[in-house]
Formats: sequence, C-alpha cells, structure tokens
Amino acid sequence: MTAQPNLDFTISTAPQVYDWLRDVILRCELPPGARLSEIEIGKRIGVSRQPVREAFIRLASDGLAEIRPQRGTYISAISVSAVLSARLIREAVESDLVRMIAADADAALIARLDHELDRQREAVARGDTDGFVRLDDDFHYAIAQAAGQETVWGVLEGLKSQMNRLRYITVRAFDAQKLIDQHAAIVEGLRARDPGRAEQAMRLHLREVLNDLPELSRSHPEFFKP
Amino acid sequence: MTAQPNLDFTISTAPQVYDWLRDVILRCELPPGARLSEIEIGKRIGVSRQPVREAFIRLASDGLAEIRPQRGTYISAISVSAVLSARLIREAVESDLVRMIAADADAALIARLDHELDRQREAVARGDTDGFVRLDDDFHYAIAQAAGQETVWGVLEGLKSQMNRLRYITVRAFDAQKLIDQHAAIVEGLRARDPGRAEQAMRLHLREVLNDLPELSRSHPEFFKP
DNA sequence: TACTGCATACTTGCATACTAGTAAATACAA
DNA sequence: TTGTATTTACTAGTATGCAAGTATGCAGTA
Repeated sequence: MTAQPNLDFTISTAPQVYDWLRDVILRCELPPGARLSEIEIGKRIGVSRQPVREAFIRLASDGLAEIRPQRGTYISAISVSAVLSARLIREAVESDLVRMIAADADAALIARLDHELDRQREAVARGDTDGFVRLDDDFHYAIAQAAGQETVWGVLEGLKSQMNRLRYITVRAFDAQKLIDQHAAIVEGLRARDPGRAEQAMRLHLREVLNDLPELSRSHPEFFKP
Repeated sequence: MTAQPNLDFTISTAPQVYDWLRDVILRCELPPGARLSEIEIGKRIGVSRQPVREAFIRLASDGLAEIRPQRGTYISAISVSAVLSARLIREAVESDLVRMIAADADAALIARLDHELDRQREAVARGDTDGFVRLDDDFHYAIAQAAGQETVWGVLEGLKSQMNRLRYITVRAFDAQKLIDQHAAIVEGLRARDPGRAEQAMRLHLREVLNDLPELSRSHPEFFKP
C-alpha cells in the first residue's frame, strides 16, 4: 500500500481520505487485521490527524475498520454473517426486481442486456478480471434500472462492501464463464417473459458465493470473523 | 428538544452524543430541516466541539444530517425514494424469511407469535402507541430470529431509520387494529404451514405504508425531499 | 424607496497541544 | 532463569486556536 490519493485542496480533505481508504480496503491492498495509524497516514498524505481521524470514524461506521480506544485502529476482519446477510438480501431483492420487469420486458431491455453479456464475454476473452467485476455490477444495475429502482441498487452496493473483499482473496481464479452463463439464463427468462424462470435463474446465480465462502474462510481464517 | 443525554465520562463521549442525537432525530424531536450547531450542542451537554462534530459526521453518513461546509448542519429531510427503497427491500426480504420458516413452523413458534399478538392487543387497549411500535418491531424480529437471520434484521433496522420518522408526523393516528389483523393473517399462514399464504400476507402488510406516504408528503412538503 | 458594498458575526475545516490509557520493553529481584 | 515492577513510547479522545467561506444587517447612494 504505497500509492497516495490525489488530494484536491479546494474541497474538504476528510471525505477524500475516506474514499481513498475505503477503496484500498475493499481491494484488500490493506488486508483484514492490518493496523492503521492516524499520524502515519496523515504524514504520508501531508495532512494532520484530524481529517484522517474523521475518515476512520466513517470507515468504522461502515464496519470496515475497528477503532480500539487508546490502542489503535485496525482493518475489520470479513464478517461471515454480514456476507451471508448481504447475500440473502441481494437474492430476495434482485429476484423481486427481475420478477417485476419480466412480465413486460421489451426488446430494448433485452438488447441492452444482450449487449452487456457481449461485453462480459469480451472482458473474459482478454483476461480483464477487474473489468469483468465492473461489468458484473453493470449487469445487475441495468436490471434495477429497468425496474425503476436505482436507489435500491445504491443501498445494495453499500451492503456488498463486505462481499467485495472476497474476490481478492479467492484461492483459485473464479469461474467467470459460469457467471456469464448464469447471466444469460436470467436474460433468457426475461426474453420468454417468464417471471418464475427469471426469478429462479437470479436466485441460482446469487447463491454462487455460497459455494466458495466455506473454503475461503477455512483457508484464510485470519481474514474472517463469525 | 430540551432533554440532555446521560453522559458517562468513563467512556468516549462522541458515540454517546451520536446515539442521543440519532434518537432525537428519529423521534422527530428535531424536525427535518432544523439547524444543528457544534458549539451550541457542545455547550448544552458540556463538551467541546470535537465530540459533537464526530457525531455529526456519523449522522451525515447515515443520511440523517446534512453538513454544509461553512454554512451549518441541518437535519435531513425525509427522502421519499429512500423510504420507498427501504420498503421494497423489507418486503422482498421479509417475505422470503416468512416463506423459509412456513414449511416447518412448529408449535413453539406459533405460540411465540400468538403471544406477541396478545401483547400488541394489550398495548392498543391501553392506548400505548410507543409500546405498540416497539412490539411491532418485536414481531418482525421474531420471524427473522425463527429463520436464524438476526443479522439480516440488524441490517433492515438500519434501513428503517428513514421510515421511523414517518410515524411521528402522521396526520391521523395510524390504524393499529388493521396492522394487528395483518400480523394475525401472517401467523395464520404459518399455522397452516402455507408458504404462499404467509408470504402474501407479509407482502400485503408491508405495502401498508404506501397508502399513507403520498398524503403525508403532500400535507408536510417541508419535511420531504424526492 | 430600492440597490449596492462592506463590516460583522456566524459556520465548518484543519492543525495542534494536551490528557489518559495501553502495551511492550527494560530493569530488577527472587 | 523466571517473574514482577517500572519506565517509555505510542495510541486515540478531547479541547482549543486559527483560517476561510457564508449570511446578514446596516450604512451609504442614487
């Protein structure tokens, strides 16, 4: 973790420090359990303790950091129960969303989703893992948008933060082709205007993480907590 | 808003200030749009700006306050889209939970929920509105608990914060009897071990707020934002 | 009366000094 | 060598001072 944020001193620095640290944590450049220091980070980016401290407070309220008074601040371990909760909530919500739009899925929507599938295949073909992760998000956002529920997607994004770190400590490269096939199954359900089929495809897709989580938490117990 | 928090100076004051202000805001003792001041609140409870400021930062990241640099800090207006999103998420998640437990709802669970219904009827009989609100939460928590998803309920509680304020600006007293009947319908679905019936009863119940929201936002436009 | 410009009194953002609590290294004794 | 007391370095929590942006009221002008 040597990189620095690009600070714009014409606007408040504390939120910029927060955005930077959040990104660093979610990418596991600072691994769970790593120690943070107000002074050390302040020195590195050229500000006092105060803005760094305010960033820590927000990270702690997100569950991404843990402030132990008079002891130190640490990157939170990944909470297995938080991951499972976020997954369950995603499944419940996104299966409802896909059901809502299935009945009158028009050609424009199907074309949009088919296009997203093409982009996903291209990313996998050129081995662009980070790009695929972004496109995966784009696909799910497109469905929320079609349901007119962009705000709901915003809430889900917040919940996903714990799950995000999982991708970076995966033992083996995750099977992007499998995920694309599952996306395609969802689109097929929509193309057929079959709510039940689209819903089941979505549920199956969002249960995928359940396959990897036990193995992950076994092989990296130091990164997890109950 | 004349009350003061009971500060325990053996532990950090900033989180106590946060808890107190959050409670005050959610009970609408400080209405949406009201102005907060670091100095003024600090003086009132006998601490400096710093702990108050840290409380403001957390409230802002919860969406309950809005910090306008060099201008002031204000209680956030109730976001209609946030309320609608929280409602949609609740419906999706809780209908899934009730479906999960319907198939093997045992006598102990039914007895527990029947008991909750009795307590709700008692609260209404003695006109204890605040008590009923708490019991309403207890009922839904009991269902989450039966599904082994206490953590999920914790997440939902965070989302509900925007909805909480609605209860306190209701034009007319809300129809507690109607809500109890809806709760009872959910229990009937569980007693019959009928997942579909229990789910539909839960969905109907959680759509109730949709009836009041338009009227509320029309009659108190100053408390709402899109 | 209506408008402009400025003085003034606020606000939050940031830096810094100080306090108190923790933990680890060290000195010392058995 | 082992166990204990003490010192020391470090942490976050709080208070406070200063800087810079904003709103407001008032004086002066047309």
